[in-house]
Amino acid sequence: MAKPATKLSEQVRRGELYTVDCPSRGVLKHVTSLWGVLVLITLRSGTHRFSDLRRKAKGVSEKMLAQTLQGLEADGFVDRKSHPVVPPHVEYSLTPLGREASSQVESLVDWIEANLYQVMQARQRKQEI
Amino acid sequence: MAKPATKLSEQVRRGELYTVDCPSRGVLKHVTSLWGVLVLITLRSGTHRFSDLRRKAKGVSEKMLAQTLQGLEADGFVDRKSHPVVPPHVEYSLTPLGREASSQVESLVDWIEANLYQVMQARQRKQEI
DNA sequence: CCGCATCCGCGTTGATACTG
DNA sequence: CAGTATCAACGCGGATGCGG
Repeated sequence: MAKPATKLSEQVRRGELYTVDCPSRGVLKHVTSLWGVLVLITLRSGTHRFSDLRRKAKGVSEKMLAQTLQGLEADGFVDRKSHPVVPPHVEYSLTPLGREASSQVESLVDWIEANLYQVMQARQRKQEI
Repeated sequence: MAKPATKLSEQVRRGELYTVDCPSRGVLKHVTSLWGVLVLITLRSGTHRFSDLRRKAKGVSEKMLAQTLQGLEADGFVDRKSHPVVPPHVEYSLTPLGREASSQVESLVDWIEANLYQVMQARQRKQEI
C-alpha cells in the first residue's frame, strides 16, 4: 500500500479517542455496538452464513445485520465471501485482525456476564430508594 | 423487595447474552456506548465533576452525559457524591466494580488505538475498489 | 429462496433554553 | 454549576421489493 502513513500517523496517536473526529471513535462504535459485539463473538466459532448469524444473534433485524457486517468488513475485521449460486450463498469469517478484536470484546463480555449478578443487585438497591 | 436471587441466577448464566431480554445486554449497552466508554476511562484518573467530564469527553451533550452517568450509577459502576452548596458541587468516581469494568474497557480501547492504522488501511483498500 | 437495498413510523440523540 | 424541558434531526426496526 503506497502510504498515507504520514497523514494517518498524525491523527492516530494514543488518547485521540478524546478528539471528536478521530477515526477511532467510528471503529469503537462498530466494534462495541450490540450487533457488532454479537457478530464478532459468534464468528469466533467459525465461518457463518448471513442467515446463520441472523439466527444466532437473537433479535437482530436483517437491515442492521447487513449494516453491521458492512461496517466490520470495511474496517477489516470480517471477510466476506460470496458464492454466485442459486440460492445465494455468502460466508462471513473473521480476519486475523478481527480475531484479535473479537478476543478483546469477548473478554469484556465475559467480565460483564461474570459480574452481572452484582450489577443487578446494585440496580435493585437504587430502585428501593 | 427481598431478593429475586434465585430468579436472577436462572437468567444470569454464561452465554445468555444471546437471549434477547437478558439484562447483560442492557449492561453492555451502558458500558460500550461511546459516552459510557469515555466516562469510564476518564474516571480512571480520579474523581471528576460534571463539567470536568463534559470538557474531557469532547462532543458529549449535557443531556447524554447526565443520562450516561445515571445509567452507570444505577449499574453500580459510578459513585455520585453531591455536596449541597451554592454553586452545586457534584463529584463522580468509580466504584470498585466500576474500576474493574473500566479496566476491561480500557484494554479494548487500547487495542483499537494500537491497531487503528491497520483499520484505516483496510478502509482505504475498500474505498479504492 | 437468500442476501440485501429501500421506504416508512418511531424511539433515541443532539442543540438550545431554562431552573434550582 | 448541575442538571431538566423542549423540539428537531437522526438512527433503528419492520415491511417491502428485487436481483441473483
